[in-house]
Amino acid sequence: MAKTKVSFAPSVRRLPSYLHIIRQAQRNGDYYISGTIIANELNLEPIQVRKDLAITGIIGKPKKGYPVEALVAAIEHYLGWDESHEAVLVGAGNLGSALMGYQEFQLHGLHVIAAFDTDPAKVGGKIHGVPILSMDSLEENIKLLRAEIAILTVPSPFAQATAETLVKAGISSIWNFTNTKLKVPDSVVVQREDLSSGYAILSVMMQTQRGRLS
Amino acid sequence: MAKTKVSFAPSVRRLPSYLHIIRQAQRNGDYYISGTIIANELNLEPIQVRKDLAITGIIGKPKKGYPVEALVAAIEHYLGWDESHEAVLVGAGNLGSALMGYQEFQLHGLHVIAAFDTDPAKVGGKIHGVPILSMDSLEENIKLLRAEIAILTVPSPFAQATAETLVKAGISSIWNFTNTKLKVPDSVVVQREDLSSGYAILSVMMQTQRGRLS
DNA sequence: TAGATTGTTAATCGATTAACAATC
DNA sequence: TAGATTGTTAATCGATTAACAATC
Repeated sequence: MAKTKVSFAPSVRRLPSYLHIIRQAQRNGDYYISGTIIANELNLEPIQVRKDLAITGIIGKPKKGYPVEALVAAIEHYLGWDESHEAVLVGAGNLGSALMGYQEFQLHGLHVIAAFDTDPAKVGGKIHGVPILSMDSLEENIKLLRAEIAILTVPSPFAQATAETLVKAGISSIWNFTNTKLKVPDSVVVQREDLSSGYAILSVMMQTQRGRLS
Repeated sequence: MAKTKVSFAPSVRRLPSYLHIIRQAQRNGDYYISGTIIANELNLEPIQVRKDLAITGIIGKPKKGYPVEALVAAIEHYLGWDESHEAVLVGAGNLGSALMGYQEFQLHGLHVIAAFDTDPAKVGGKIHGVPILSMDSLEENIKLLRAEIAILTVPSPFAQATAETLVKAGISSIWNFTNTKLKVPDSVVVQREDLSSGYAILSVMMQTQRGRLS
C-alpha cells in the first residue's frame, strides 16, 4: 500500500487560517464574507482563497461572498473537525504539557484522554486535566482506551521504539513532534511537526533581509 | 520594500533533516556520505537530495558521495547556524517554557538571553536557566539587551500589540507561535509556526487512509 | 577496471496567478 | 441598474523527477 499523501496540501494548510477569520466574522454577526476580505487579512491573493475554498465544495454568491455559517461547516467537515477523535499523548514533558493545555484542539475534535510518562512523580497525577499514566502500561492502556491518535512528544532517542509500541497497540495516526523520521507501516498515518525547518526558513530570511539592507 | 520570501523554501525546510543525518554519520566516523543514503533514511528521492545539497555550494565526489565535515559546515553556513543570534522569548507559559528547554536551538546559534512574562510569580526567577523579566520592561530591556530575534508565545489576543512593541524596541525578526497573522513593517522578518495547519494535514490524511481501507 | 554516484540539462508535475464571462 | 465578486478556463511559475554523460 502506498504512503498516504495529501493532495492540495498547501491549500489544506491554509484552511485553518481561513476558518479562524471566518469565525471572527461569525462572532461579528456577518452573514457573508468575501474571498477578497479573507485574502486581505492574510496577505494572500483573492484568487488563491477562492481556489482553496472551492475544495470544500462551498458555493459563493457573486457580489456578496460566501455564506459564513455554511462556510464554517464546510471547512470543518472537509477537515473532519466536526467529529470527535480520541488521542493519547506520549511524553508529558515541557512540550507535551504545553500541547495538553491547548484548548483550541479540543474545539477541533481532538480529545486527549490520557498521557503517558516515565516520571513516577507525574504518574497518577493530572496535567491540564489529563490523567498521567505509567509508560509501562502504554500498550495495554491504549488498547483499553481504543485511542486512534498518538501525540508523540518523547525525547528523540525513544521515538522509534515508542512508535512501534503504539502501532502494536492499534494506533493508526501519529502526530510526531520529535525530530526522528519514524519507520512505521504504510497503513499508519504520520504527520511530523518540525520546528527546525521553521527555524531554517527564519534563518535564511534573516540573511536575505540583512543583505537587502546593507 | 517587498516582503521577504525564501526562494527554494521547500529545500531549505529539508536541510535540517539532512544535517541531522549527516551529523550521525559524522559521529559514526564516516568521511563521506552519499545522497542515496540520506534519501533512503528520509524516504526521499536521491535526485531531490542532490538538488537540495547543491544550493549550499558543496561538491560531491562520484562514487563516494559528499565529504561529511565540509557538508556539515556548508549547510550550517548556508543557514547562518554557524553564527550566534541573540533572542528574547515573550510569554513564558507552557509553550514558551518548552521552547526554552530545547537545547537543540542553542547548537544552531539561537541564544535566548531573557524571557518576559506578566506573571509576578515568574518574574525575577529563571526557567531552564533563562531569567524571566517583567512584561512592563519589555521595550526598555530589549533595547538594552540588543536582541535581534523575538520568540512570540503570548496568548493570541496579545500578539499584535506585543509585536508592535517588539518592533519599536528594535527587534528585526519574530518567530511567531501564535495563530495571529502579524501586521508589521516589511523590514521585519516573521516566521509563523502554525500547529493548526499540521493538524489539518493529519486530519485529511486520516480520512484518506480510512477511505482506502473501507 | 567496473559501477555507483555525481551534476547538468530537459521533461513533468502541481500550484499559483491571470483573464474573463456570469451573476446577484 | 452598476459593479463587486464569483467560478472556470488558460497561462505562468516553480518544484520535482527523469535521463544521462562525466568521473572517481
